[in-house]
Amino acid sequence: MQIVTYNINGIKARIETLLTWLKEASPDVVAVQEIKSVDEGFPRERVEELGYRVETHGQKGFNGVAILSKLPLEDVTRGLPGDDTDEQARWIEATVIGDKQAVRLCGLYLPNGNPAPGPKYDYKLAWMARMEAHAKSLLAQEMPLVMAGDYNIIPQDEDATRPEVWHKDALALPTSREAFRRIVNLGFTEAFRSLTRGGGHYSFWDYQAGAWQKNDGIRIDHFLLSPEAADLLVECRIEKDARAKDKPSDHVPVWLTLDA
DNA sequence: ATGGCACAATACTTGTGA
Repeated sequence: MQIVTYNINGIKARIETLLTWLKEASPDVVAVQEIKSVDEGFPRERVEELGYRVETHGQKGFNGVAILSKLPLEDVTRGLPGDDTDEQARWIEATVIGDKQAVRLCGLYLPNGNPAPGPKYDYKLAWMARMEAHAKSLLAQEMPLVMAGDYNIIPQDEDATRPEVWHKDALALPTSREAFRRIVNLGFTEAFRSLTRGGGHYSFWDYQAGAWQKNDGIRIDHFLLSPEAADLLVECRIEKDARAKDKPSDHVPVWLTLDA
């Protein structure tokens, strides 16, 4: 089973890019972030024509997540538990029925949190505390579990070309990294890092200031695997080339292959 | 101390992102 996480930065602006990529790459499942659309505004038929089921959790203008899948989906849920007043669409879950194994997939768009300190940073930390609590309950089910998405966390300095410019940023502050590690340390495996050491691996390059041309990037799109999912881990790779194509997102797809 | 860029909204500018 191939699962991709891909922050597309707006479905209206990215639909042709997404369709071209789906046709060529043909992943089994895609966790999509930043659709920036309500559910009714998502061009679902155009994706369904390529053989994908489409489950969205959108809102007007910002955020919004989705799961696209050629494999059957069951038990789809929307929203991160823990705060009924939270109106931001950043979490969707489904069970993917693989040929050998069912996998619980969480697609997430973790808050950016800038500027820090401030209310947006407080929201980020509160959201991560809710995610930690929810992750703990999901782990207790002792099944293959994948939490895929845009974490808006640069886990270590080696995950940025210029770590020094991020040190006071919500993506890299010690408090942010600690909150990320608290989740990982519940018993998850960070898929990419478990297979690939060292720096120079990025999933985001800003549109501004020639960041792509300078390879001025950061690695913020991640997969966390439960022990049962880590047992199935085959490969995790970053599709860097996508950033050089026509009308790209500022993020590239990150691929996970499981023996499931 | 901030620019640079891209996207969405009901807009001719502003908020948001990372």
